[in-house]
Amino acid sequence: MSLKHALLGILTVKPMTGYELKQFFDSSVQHFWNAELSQIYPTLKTLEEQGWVDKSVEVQDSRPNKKIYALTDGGRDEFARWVRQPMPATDMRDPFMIKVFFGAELPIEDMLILLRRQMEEEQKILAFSETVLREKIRGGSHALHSPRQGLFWTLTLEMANAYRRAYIEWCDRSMHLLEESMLEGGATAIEKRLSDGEPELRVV
Amino acid sequence: MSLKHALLGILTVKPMTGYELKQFFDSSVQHFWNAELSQIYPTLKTLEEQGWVDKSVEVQDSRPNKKIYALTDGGRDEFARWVRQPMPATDMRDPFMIKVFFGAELPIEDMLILLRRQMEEEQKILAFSETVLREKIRGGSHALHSPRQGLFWTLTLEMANAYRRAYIEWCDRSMHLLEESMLEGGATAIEKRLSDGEPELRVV
DNA sequence: TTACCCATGTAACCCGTTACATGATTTT
DNA sequence: AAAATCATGTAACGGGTTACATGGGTAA
Repeated sequence: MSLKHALLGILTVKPMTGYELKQFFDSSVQHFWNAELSQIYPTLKTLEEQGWVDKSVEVQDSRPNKKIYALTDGGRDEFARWVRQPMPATDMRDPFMIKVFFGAELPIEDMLILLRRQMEEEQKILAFSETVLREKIRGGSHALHSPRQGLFWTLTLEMANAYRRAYIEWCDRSMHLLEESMLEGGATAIEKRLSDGEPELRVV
Repeated sequence: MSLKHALLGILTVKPMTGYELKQFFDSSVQHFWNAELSQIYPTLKTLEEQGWVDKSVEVQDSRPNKKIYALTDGGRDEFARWVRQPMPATDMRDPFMIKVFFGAELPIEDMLILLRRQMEEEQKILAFSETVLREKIRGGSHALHSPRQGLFWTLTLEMANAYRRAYIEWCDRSMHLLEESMLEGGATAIEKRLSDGEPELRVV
């Protein structure tokens, strides 16, 4: 479970309530991670049981009491241990690729429509992070507690954007290839070009 | 659940047992999807209950009987419907990015080690699909039942590779940036360059 | 003789989302 | 008057992985 460690990580910034942790997620890492309150609250409880966070209660009237969670030394150690530990590469899991894989089951025109739609979805998301999110970082949001952290935040944003860009380019290229295959009346020529090692196919 | 539809898709090729479906996964789509037998068997049962597949039994001695599943007309329709239906863009969910996001919590040297390891993991996977998988497609594996299908298979492979390449490039670039920040003694200059819109940052 | 292939499954558990429940305060 | 914010949670369900259970046949 990475959520545990994501929470520990956020708590290195400062002690927070579950509600505030959710806000932190939404305002800073939502481009590569997300969590619902219904998942955060129980996780905080297990974190407390493991001794990685301490809970203190701030009494409120006319509202549920605030439960503020702070990292313990053990929690800080656990996070440091986890961060350093290498992990296997994330494997891709994209249901859209199932549709593409069985693309031969439908007319090329329909496949082109699918690809265009998917590309537009990706473009919307990319446009969002190119503008709104970048501004947030540049403006130095509350989530930042040091300039160095801003650099790492930017790197994660860059990764998300690199992914979207690769996706969009792939959609574009696939659409062109399919259009060509309609004109040429067969997939053989394209297949040959793809597997013969065009520049795009080299290992970086 | 996309597994249901992935199974329906595979069964368009020919009727198969659960065991054979697993082999199909392993030999053709494992670069973007996977499924365990313990998940496939119950799913086949629900598929049968929904009337999307028909089961026939091939009796065997000294081995559990084979249960061969074949698409019904309803199943074929359902798959065709599902394929055409647009879907929201998959959101990225990468625990490694949590580590990067909190990279300021550890010495830059340690972060560089992490990035290098992660890059090497990605390179291994990329090298694998650049060789083994490509050969499989070129050689026309048993999973292929038409040349056109080979084209779409290739496209999914290209997507997976594009993703890995983007990841590797990002690791490389991030490492360079961090090294620079060590020399310059501060992250400000780099941050400025990142957010001022270098060529790499344009929307494609 | 060790290990992998064939061939079926069940059970427990983990992670995550959606829906449900409560209810005052503030903004539009 | 309606909607969003603050603040806590529980319950049900969906999807996936790991472990467990069985057991003959075949290749290293």
